[in-house]
Amino acid sequence: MTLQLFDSRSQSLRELKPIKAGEVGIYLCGPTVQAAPHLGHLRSGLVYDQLRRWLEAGGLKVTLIRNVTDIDDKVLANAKTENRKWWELAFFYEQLFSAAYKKLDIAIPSYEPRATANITEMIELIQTLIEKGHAYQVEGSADVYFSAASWKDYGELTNQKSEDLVDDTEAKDRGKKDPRDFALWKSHKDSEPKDAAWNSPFGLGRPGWHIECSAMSVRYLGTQFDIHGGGLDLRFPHHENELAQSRAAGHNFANFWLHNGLVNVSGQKMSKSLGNSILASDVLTDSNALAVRYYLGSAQYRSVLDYNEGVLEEAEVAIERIGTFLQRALRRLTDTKFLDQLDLSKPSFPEKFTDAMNDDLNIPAALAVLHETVREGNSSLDEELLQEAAKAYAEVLAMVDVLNINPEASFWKRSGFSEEAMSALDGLIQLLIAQRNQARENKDFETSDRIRDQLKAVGVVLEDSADSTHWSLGAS
RNA sequence: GGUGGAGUGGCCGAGAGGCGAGGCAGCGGCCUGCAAAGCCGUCUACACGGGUUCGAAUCCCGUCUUCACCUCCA
Repeated sequence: MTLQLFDSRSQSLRELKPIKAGEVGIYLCGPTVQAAPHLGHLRSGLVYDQLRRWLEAGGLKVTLIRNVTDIDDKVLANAKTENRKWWELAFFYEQLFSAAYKKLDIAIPSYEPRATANITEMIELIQTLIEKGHAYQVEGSADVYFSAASWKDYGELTNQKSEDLVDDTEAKDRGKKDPRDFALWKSHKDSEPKDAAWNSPFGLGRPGWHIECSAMSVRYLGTQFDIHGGGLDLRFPHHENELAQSRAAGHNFANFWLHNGLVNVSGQKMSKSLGNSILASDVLTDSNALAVRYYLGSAQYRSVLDYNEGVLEEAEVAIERIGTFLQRALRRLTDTKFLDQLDLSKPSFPEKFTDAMNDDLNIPAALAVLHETVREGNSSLDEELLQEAAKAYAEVLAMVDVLNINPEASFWKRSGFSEEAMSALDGLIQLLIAQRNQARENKDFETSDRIRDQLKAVGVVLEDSADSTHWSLGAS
């Protein structure tokens, strides 16, 4: 089975057939860097990271472009409120986004174009639209609007009919011919900073919101590319407008439109007015970043994900279970032929896992396969069926690696200690383990339990197996 | 009002006409000196009312509730 993705435009599952064999171009609507990132932004970034990793696992070369909207109404408004330069504010928040993405080990995009670095391309696109009769400049102003009426397919992405749209009451005042028309170029206002305006054939001003994505996607991916992604809230009007203006300019544009579901908090949408936004800085610490990644990926990408108390703790337990198996399997299999026989250079995915991933990236179903494999692997280890255990080990490794939730991967370990320090610590603990096992042999369980309790008090957990004891750092 | 969704066990969350996803929590058991981990078992649900069908959580009709977008939003 090949990858099927739900295309929002046709509202159906379609097989992804790359335009150019072996390559996939993805344009993702990135954040407007006007405030700190929240869980919803992280989910959006993560969803396309998961898609990218799965495509790459399938041997495809992925070009992922995620833009940064660094000039818009909100950026200017917030800069005014915070009494900062707008470009300083935008850059500051851009760094926060990058840091949050990095904590979740979301791979950096192939390129991250900023809107302000693509003004020339936007102006050219607007000129094309004016020439083709799909845009008009308001008399006595630098304002340029896209003429929705001039594009008969307007509304095709979201199935909107013009008469059903809530009327924009200010449309007339702003010189719009039709309430559906939207700004391509906004004339400079005296109340706005001078350095937030660019010269153009239409006059001094700045770009409208939608035009940037149309211009940048073409610049980096061409006039036709495979996938356009973004949050569900962007479907209308942003993506509808993007599609209309790009098609009107003569571009084929995206083959697939993907929209990820939003993150709610206790059943409600996050919003500033409700004050219920879960910021990345609220939940994302060094020690639980993996749990956040697991949690955000635990619902199918199109579903609403509801954030509640305790969900991250659950995720941590689930990950620990996987990590415990990987450690246990590696301990048992090391120095056996079964481990040597494995070819870990090539991922070996169970068929059901591949099917789930190919079914519109059904990661919850894929995680079910992962957990089943862990259970089977543990059973095999219990019964000393090492051939089977080795197979499960390889499969689990492949699955957690492609999802990038391998708790044993160096990125997520973050012990913060050097190898020398860990080696010294291991030496010390081995001495205590030896003392304790001596006591156990002597049936002096008072002493053996005291040693275990003392170690636990300082955060070292001991676990006995049939013929050995091993230690790990854990919550005391 | 228009558009697109959703209602699944204590919680999270897949599935989408018959073969009980999975995780977390709980309970019982195995293992263990005891723990821990692990395994086995158990609890086992599809908003409501009709209908179609041999059979419906899944299809159809109706009802209720709920979310998102239509204004900036991932």
